[in-house]
Amino acid sequence: MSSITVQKVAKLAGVSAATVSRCLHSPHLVREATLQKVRQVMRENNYIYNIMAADFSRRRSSAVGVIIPTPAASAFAQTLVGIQEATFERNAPLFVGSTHYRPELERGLLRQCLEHRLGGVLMAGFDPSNADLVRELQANGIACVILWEKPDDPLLHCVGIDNYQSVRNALDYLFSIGHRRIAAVLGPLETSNRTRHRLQAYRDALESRGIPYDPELVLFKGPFLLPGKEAVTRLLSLREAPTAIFAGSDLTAVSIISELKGRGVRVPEDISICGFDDNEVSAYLTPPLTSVRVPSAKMGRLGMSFLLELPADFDRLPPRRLLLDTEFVIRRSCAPPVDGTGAPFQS
Amino acid sequence: MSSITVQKVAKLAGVSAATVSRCLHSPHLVREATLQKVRQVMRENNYIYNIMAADFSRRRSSAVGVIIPTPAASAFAQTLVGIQEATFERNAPLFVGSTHYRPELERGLLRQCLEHRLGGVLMAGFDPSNADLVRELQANGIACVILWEKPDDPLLHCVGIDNYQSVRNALDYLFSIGHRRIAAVLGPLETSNRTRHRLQAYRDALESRGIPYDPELVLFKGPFLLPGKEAVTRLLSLREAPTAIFAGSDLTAVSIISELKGRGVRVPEDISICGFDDNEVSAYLTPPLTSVRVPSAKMGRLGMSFLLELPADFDRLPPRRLLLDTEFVIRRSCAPPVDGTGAPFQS
DNA sequence: GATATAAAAGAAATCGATTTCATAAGAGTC
DNA sequence: GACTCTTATGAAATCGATTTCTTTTATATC
Repeated sequence: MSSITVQKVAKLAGVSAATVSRCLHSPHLVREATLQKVRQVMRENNYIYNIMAADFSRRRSSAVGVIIPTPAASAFAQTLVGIQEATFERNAPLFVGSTHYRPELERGLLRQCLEHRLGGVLMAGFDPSNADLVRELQANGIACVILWEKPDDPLLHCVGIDNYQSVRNALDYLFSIGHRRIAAVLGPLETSNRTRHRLQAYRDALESRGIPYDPELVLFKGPFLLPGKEAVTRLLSLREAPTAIFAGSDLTAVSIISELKGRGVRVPEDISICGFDDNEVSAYLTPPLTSVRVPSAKMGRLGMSFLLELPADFDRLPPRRLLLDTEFVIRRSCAPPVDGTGAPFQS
Repeated sequence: MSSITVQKVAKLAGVSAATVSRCLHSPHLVREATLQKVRQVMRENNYIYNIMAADFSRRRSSAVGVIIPTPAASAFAQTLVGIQEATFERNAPLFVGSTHYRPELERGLLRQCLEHRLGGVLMAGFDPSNADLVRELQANGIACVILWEKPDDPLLHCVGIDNYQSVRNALDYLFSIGHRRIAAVLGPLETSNRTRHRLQAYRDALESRGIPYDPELVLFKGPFLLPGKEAVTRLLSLREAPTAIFAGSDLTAVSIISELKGRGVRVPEDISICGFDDNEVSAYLTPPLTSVRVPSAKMGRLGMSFLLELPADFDRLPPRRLLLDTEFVIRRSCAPPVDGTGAPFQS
């Protein structure tokens, strides 16, 4: 019930509440004897520090928030790990929320961060429609660092990757081994700048080779992790099926491969697949997956470091914007396409 | 700076703070006209609810905590997803902490939950040495629900699995196809009841077949996800190598398989591997992994439901203890062992 | 030992929403 | 219109740590 408070400790130790507070946070300001006495009283009465009261008093939460699409995607889980590494010594409490790619959920989470007066927020991307709220957070002294992409708003801090270039690289590779008809199974389009950038890269890559953009070849999945069935059904029912599929994540790639195998389509002999994220098990799949390696954990770690180092007047400084390198990892899920007659295609 | 408060809204709307508070939480107690007026004032002045102040005032945080070993393990990530599903409507803020199987980190997190006066805590197991703190949480009105195992303390709520029986089933299968010399690569022993139960199952299984326990065949990994290299090195350097390896997680299994392949050992022809958790990609590995399917997300969902439904006087009720079924999924990573001469072993 | 300076400790206001208890205003009944 | 019974609202205390400003005590210097 009525737990021991700073006031009561003060009374029991024969000092003032201010002194007790100093024992807690600036022990060097307190005489050794006093310190010992206060600590003894705390121990004897099993004093439990009340973070709620402290945060309230400081008018700012000691916790920071993290908003990711979902922890089920290994790439974001890794980001979370990196974030926790960075909070390790400082051990700031961490609020974690998932949007599941639904803008209204994201909005709710941002709202919560605001109402909680959090110390800062890390976001693995955000829906453009919520840009206003992100700005409001900043305006209220809650720093935001965007991960996984480079936000359009040049005033936002970020530790991202170059989604555009990463996809260009992947497609250049597919072109180089002879593919011309390449499908893309991407994330949700409207709710993610990442996906927008990736789509643009896909379109530009085609254009650079003089290949017309065929909207039938581009699928945007909803907030589901394993959209293979639907994607494969649609792609295989086209008049002319693709010879390669670029997937927006390794998990998507896995589910596509599984579905293709189920229908007797061989990978990579009949259709090539390229993933994204380079999941830790992707090298062990059948076939080992060609993918874009993303430094997920590092992004989280650096993003959190940024956040923790940010001074109180962060909005007066130029934002820190960092893009980390991705690496295209070639394994065995992509092969040159075969033309209609079954002969290997020569580019 | 000085943001709009309930008091100020009250003054602007010509009502009392109590009424404003009622507009927020029990609008049905307020006359329609008053409600509209208050809401209008809030809108016009961009009032932002202060959760810190509210929680402080109520002497209890509206947030709940989750403590898992690491989000990098897909099984726990899935549990997290289930937990978030359960908090969906109620959208209670979620603190997430990871122990990385280190008791002192776990202790720090538990301490934080206590100091935050959280509404409740979900734990994916806990180190026996921290049982005192868990009890203290309960004593302070913070309900704990243990996931992933059945805690020894009969007063703790739980939604777990039967680790013992699950491992017995797996070993019975390995015995049934002819293995006699079976290694186990388990999680950290001292810091996890789960591992203790699994080890006991392993020992009992051997004993039931009259096979002596060989400590050289049992490895406990530290807080690392991919201990394949070390495990394989040690197991292959034994005078008599095992014909099968039971791994405590699919990720461990993957890393073992990878290491074995690197040394030219075939799976399952030379050594069989059995995993645990049934990761969503395990079916797509080479070879597809035989594993113990765990309802990870369901555990999280149910655990959180328990927590949210728990009445304030939860410590007066008998604890709810639920064990969910696991399922042994046979794929292709286990095969009958081959004897020294290369002829298939017949049981 | 007097004075200047630094170190240690205290008093009291403060943060913003909640909540209890009391009061006022309507609604209904005879 | 007097009465009771709801329904709506207000006044004021409260939660517990922090922090500013002030005062007291210790230390150093001449």
